[in-house]
Amino acid sequence: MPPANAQRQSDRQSEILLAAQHCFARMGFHQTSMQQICAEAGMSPGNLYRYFPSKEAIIAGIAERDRAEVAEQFASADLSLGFFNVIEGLAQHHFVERSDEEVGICFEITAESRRNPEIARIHQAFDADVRARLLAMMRQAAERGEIVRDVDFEAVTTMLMVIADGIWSRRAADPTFDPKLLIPTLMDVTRHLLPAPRKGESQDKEGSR
Amino acid sequence: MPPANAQRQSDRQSEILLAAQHCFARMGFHQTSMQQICAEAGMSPGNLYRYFPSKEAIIAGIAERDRAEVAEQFASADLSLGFFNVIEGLAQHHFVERSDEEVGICFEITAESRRNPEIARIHQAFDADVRARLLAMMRQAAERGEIVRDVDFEAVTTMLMVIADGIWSRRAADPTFDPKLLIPTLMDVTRHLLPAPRKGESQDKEGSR
DNA sequence: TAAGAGAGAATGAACGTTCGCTCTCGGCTC
DNA sequence: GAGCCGAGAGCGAACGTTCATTCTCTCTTA
Repeated sequence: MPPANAQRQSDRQSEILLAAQHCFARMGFHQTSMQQICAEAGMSPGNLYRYFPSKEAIIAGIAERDRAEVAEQFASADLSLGFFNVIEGLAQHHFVERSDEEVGICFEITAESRRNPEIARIHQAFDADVRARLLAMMRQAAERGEIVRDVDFEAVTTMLMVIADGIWSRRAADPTFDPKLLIPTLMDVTRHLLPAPRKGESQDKEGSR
Repeated sequence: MPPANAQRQSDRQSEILLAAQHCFARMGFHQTSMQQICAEAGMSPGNLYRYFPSKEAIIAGIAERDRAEVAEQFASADLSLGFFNVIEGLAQHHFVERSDEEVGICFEITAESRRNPEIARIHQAFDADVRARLLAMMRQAAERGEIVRDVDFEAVTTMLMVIADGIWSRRAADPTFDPKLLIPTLMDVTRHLLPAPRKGESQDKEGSR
């Protein structure tokens, strides 16, 4: 197995995934035909099937690739900038800067995960990963004294993830929605849910009602 | 045109919508075949097409019916119970008590609205309606002195609707999610975004950062 | 020249929709 | 009341299309 060939194989696969993403984001998985993906990728069906065994495998490939991407970005977050700055940076990046196409494809993956067990597996693994990283970030911030300790971090994490889902969903379905305008409110809510400890106190305040 | 026939026609249509809803919530619009809807409705294709001219018309019928239902429930909310009680009641009803199937079908409608202009029209009209009602409720509550006046009600409404989207989306795609546990956090956030005026003051406080 | 890369017509299943038929009944004629 | 009629309700096979996938053939290149 020559490495040059493996590289070429992988490049072609990436090209196909990109072409498929364009189509899927526009029309959804089940309204995109293989012919359309072939046209977008500039490739015949016969050849495309040399790189992916089925349409489902392409969908799974996209889901897996996105999952890896987001996990990587999350992992590279630098907590020394301060917890709230990191959160705001992540929000800015994932809610505002991501293209409509990226948002669309994520939405489609979520929809598909409702009925395709393979996609559901990938989607839920991704979700659990994000949740764990968020929770860990909060606990570290509490250790550093940035936020109070006695908050129900699980509940706050759930709320933040729900808001993230909501922003995603609304970006996908509401053309009038501008996520930029929501960031201040989001940060206000986050700071309310995760209050800073009062100075010079050993913490004992209630965090959520 | 005898009214008995019109009634019968309308009943059959409702039956078909119900059967279709079961199928769609399970498999999504484009993975449900007309044959499956026929089987669920206990009816032949030929007969079903006497009540709906196309598959798309069934989808639109479901969207329209749900929109009417929710609008009605919203309209019957009794503000004299107090703003936060009404909000909590609506949250309880729409986020906790609604069945998985209802949640699933709403999610599918949202997904379909991304590519089907007719569904998009219905979905966006529904959305604008809910938003307007929520906004009106807040303004009334401010008039009554339940919450401060000088808050960016538009921004708060957007945030509440985003959270609603998120809860919906998560219920649809995350089997481990329990919306009941999130209601306290939701109400905490709502009360934070819409603070009560301080007693005996004519209000002049900043509402969102 | 052999093997991988690519093309595109062919295949067979599945789909949304249509069509021609039967059955059921309420009203009409005798 | 018996027999007939027409229209609406319902059936299910059939149609034409589209789709994912496969097959066979041709290029390219090392």
